[in-house]
Amino acid sequence: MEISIGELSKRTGVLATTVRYYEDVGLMPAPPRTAGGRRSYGQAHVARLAFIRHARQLGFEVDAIRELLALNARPELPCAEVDVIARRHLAEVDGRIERLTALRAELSRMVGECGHGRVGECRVIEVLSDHGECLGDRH
Amino acid sequence: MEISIGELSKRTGVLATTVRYYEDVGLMPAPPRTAGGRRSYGQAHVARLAFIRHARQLGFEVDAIRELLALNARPELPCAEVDVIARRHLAEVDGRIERLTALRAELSRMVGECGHGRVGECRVIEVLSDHGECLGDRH
DNA sequence: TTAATTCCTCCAGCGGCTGGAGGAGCAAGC
DNA sequence: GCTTGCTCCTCCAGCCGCTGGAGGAATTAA
Repeated sequence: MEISIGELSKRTGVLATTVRYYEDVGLMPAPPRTAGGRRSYGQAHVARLAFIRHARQLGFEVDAIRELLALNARPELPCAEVDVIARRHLAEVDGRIERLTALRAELSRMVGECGHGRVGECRVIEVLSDHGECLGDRH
Repeated sequence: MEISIGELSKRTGVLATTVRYYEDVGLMPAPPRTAGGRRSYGQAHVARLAFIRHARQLGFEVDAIRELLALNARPELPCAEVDVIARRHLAEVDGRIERLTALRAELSRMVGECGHGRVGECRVIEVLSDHGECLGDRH
């Protein structure tokens, strides 16, 4: 099975430019080339790229993915480290949700108080002008 | 009241480098300079920068803030446009929370299924390798 | 053979800053 | 008046994770 970068792109849903970028940053290995100098991929590349794509979709950073790929290549190791990376990311996502939820409450209150009059009396503008108007000071 | 960029930074909590950046991108006006060529700010600058900072903390994009600032300068206009910008942003935040929450569920399931054995049998790695393992296909 | 398509490399740009280099201004102490 | 140390100046590069364009070479289809 010898696949062009375009075909690899089609099978994984990752843009060809992005595949080359992954090669640059060391997520994908430099594949063999055809006589004409074009990248030629095999089944292992498809699997690896699918792994990367999925991890990215789940929000893992490139550095974390590099670690996960390294661990994936050593199936005999205990998976404690995998667990650490995933839990760290989960905590990070939790934090993001929390911050966004607090922010959403503030925004929603602001919008709800807008009396649809003139800008000069608009609560949205007032709240933005004065941080003291906010419920939470976390942001 | 004549204030240096450092003092402005202290009063608003915005880094001096960031203030200069805001000037570059047109959020802050170019202030008058001292004889020695240093930026000199007044009360209006402090208020404007506080407004910008607060809007950024609430997640508004720089483009949206530019619009909000322009509207703020025209208090006689109806505030419908302010409302549109704020509601648009609220919807955007809602979308982000929704996506993150779905992602969190997937991550949490993954982590929960990890049997703390070897990498070769780790569910986290398996799920990452095979998108079919996921509950939602939204990501 | 020619035309269309795909691929190549290199480089720049997105957003929203942040930091460093290398230099000049300025306030306070001696 | 001079030095020391701080702040400020401009310019430029880098962060993350891509994305797209220019200009050219290779491949494929008609």
